[in-house]
Amino acid sequence: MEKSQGPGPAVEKRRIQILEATCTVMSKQGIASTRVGDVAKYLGISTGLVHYHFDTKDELLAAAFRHAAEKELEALRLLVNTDGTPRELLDIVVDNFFPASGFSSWRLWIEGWAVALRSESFRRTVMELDEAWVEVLADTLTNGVASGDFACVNPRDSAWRLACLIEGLAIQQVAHGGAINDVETRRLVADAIEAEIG
Amino acid sequence: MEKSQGPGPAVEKRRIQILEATCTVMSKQGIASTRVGDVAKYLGISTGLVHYHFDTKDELLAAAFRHAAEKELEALRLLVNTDGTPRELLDIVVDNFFPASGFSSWRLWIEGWAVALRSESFRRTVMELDEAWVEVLADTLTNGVASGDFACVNPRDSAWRLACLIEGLAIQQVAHGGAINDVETRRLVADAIEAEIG
DNA sequence: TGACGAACTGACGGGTCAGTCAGTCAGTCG
DNA sequence: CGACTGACTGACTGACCCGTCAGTTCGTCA
Repeated sequence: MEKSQGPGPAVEKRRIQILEATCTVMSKQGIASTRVGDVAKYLGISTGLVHYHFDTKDELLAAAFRHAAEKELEALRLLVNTDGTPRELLDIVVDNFFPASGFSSWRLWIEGWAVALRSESFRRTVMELDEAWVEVLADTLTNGVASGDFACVNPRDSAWRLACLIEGLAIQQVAHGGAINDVETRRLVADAIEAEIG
Repeated sequence: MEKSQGPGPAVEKRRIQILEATCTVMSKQGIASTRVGDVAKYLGISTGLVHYHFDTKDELLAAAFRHAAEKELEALRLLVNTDGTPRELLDIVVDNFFPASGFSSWRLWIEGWAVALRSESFRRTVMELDEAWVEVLADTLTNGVASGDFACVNPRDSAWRLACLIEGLAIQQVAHGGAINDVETRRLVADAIEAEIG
């Protein structure tokens, strides 16, 4: 099935297949409760095959998490890379952040932060991707300031504040299961945006 | 050592001793990696004794988490329950929230949110305590508005926004290990406070 | 004093799970 | 065709760890 010189496209395909299966299982069961056997069973393959492609379970989980996060980030960048007023683009970015638009992905992130406390590879991934997100938001604000639509004193500060606010609200909504409801969340964020862009 | 009629103060003492030991171990190793044996070894007692006081490991972890959180909340309430201008009290509350003043307790909270996604007892604890925290902040703001020191349109909204902002920043600082530094965090929060209290 | 029960021990059963390994199978190349 | 190799299997192992339980200690009460 394969030339003797190095891994080919078939291997890469299988790797990605395993990564996406791992993401699915992680979302359903949680990162900590994801077993190698669960991923194998989900795909109808042996646990040996999973270990054939990924040396350790930690490596598999970290790679799967990064895979999922990068796909999401790429989707966000595509969304933003369209024409529209700064205000429209800002709304797109913020909407994309929202719990409602990715409930299960917030669950993954919340667990990811916790795992990052103990795992170096998770820490790096979470940090890079989180910063990339804020970057997108900061660029949107900066463009709006340049065009005169927004009046942020410091777009980068505003981006961090908005991103952190949304993260905190997501925790309230997802982990607490409704300490604050969706309508309330949107109002809180909307008011904060108005305050930031003046 | 004990009257035959029901549990006495000695039992309660031991329970609390085990709870605090569990908190220590959880802070050091993480909630997920805390073993009953670790807690027992930390106290120099048998694992059987731990199970004598707590039926299951989950019950132990949930009780220990609640114990730690309630102690922190109580300390905060004591701090706030002093004389001072609304502004001074607000600074006390916000300072108490800060990563720097409780680095390890933020680690516990971050893990707590993740566990809360799967555990009903953690969910309840985390929700109650988180709300109690915001309550303290909201009361502080409300008092400031009543006395004319603050000009919040809606103190409760402001409290939620500030609390969530700080939570998000804490994640950046604690889980990422310095994507944003302490000085930056304080500036971001200080600006947000000014915006909220006018 | 002797009975009793609460507090406590330490060994053990039983289940789980990551990672290993010998071996199978199907393409490919010489 | 026959040797070779990469992909894959599935049984197995060794470690880990929760919860149990029979038994011990000791203070208290009748």
